[in-house]
Amino acid sequence: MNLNYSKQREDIKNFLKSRKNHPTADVIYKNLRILYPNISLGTIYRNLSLLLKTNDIQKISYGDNSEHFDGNPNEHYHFVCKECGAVIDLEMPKIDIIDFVAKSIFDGEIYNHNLVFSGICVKCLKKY
Amino acid sequence: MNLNYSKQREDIKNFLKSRKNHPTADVIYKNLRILYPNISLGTIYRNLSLLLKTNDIQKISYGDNSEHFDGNPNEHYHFVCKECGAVIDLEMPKIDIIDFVAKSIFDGEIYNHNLVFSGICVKCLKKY
DNA sequence: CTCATTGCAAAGATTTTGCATCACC
DNA sequence: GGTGATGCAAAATCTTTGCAATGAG
Repeated sequence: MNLNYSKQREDIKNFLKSRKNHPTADVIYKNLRILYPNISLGTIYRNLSLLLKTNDIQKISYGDNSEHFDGNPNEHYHFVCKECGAVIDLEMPKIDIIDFVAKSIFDGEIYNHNLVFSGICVKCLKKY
Repeated sequence: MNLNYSKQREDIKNFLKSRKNHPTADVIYKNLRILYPNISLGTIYRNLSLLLKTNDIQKISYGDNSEHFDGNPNEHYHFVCKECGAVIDLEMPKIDIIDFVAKSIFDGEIYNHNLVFSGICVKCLKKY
């Protein structure tokens, strides 16, 4: 893969890293248009795809028919609020025993795991 | 929610329960057309949405831009093969310690978790 | 009879792609 | 100069929805 420098790609990456949540391509697009009034969705999608290949970002599915992107390339767990849909990065260490248990019952090779918790976030709890 | 009996809905549910993998709406549609040559995608989507609400099925995202449906409504873990994309149900018990750890570092309420492993499945391992 | 469900078609939403032009090295 | 990246627009996918007709209770 031969990559040239691209200011747009750099700013897409920086935008994602500056956010604590995980925007969709369209949200990234709307925000990048402030910097680049003529940037196109094609450019957003093409660069997101490249940044995924270079492991600069991650893709996450919430089950809402669009993909979300996470500027933090390191493994970490997520929490999804059933009430407001918010997705929050969890600051907890990886639980190694999980892969260990899976390896003991599965014949294939296990590299890692993706863990998403669901429940009610603090903000929504306070509404009651 | 007032539901009338519908043969189509019953057969969509049975089709999902008969499969070990997790078809997309389109795959379900193509298969149901054998039984109902005039069934429409709208009917598939509307019924999948109802079956989700009644907890007869689950929705799973693989990150491939379309939703997959699982005829097994019980909590269970999944494995996704990085090589061939296959998704396999894992027959392992729920690891309770996972929610326990998360609860200790998170202020909101945690109901449950969704766990997806990735790696290489047995079939792909044998190719080498 | 009443209201849920269906098929059909159109519309919405999300993502990919072809192409001429521009930017990087 | 060569090829990678961009903007634009069109196309391809996936999902939802309005509506008249049909089916279940």
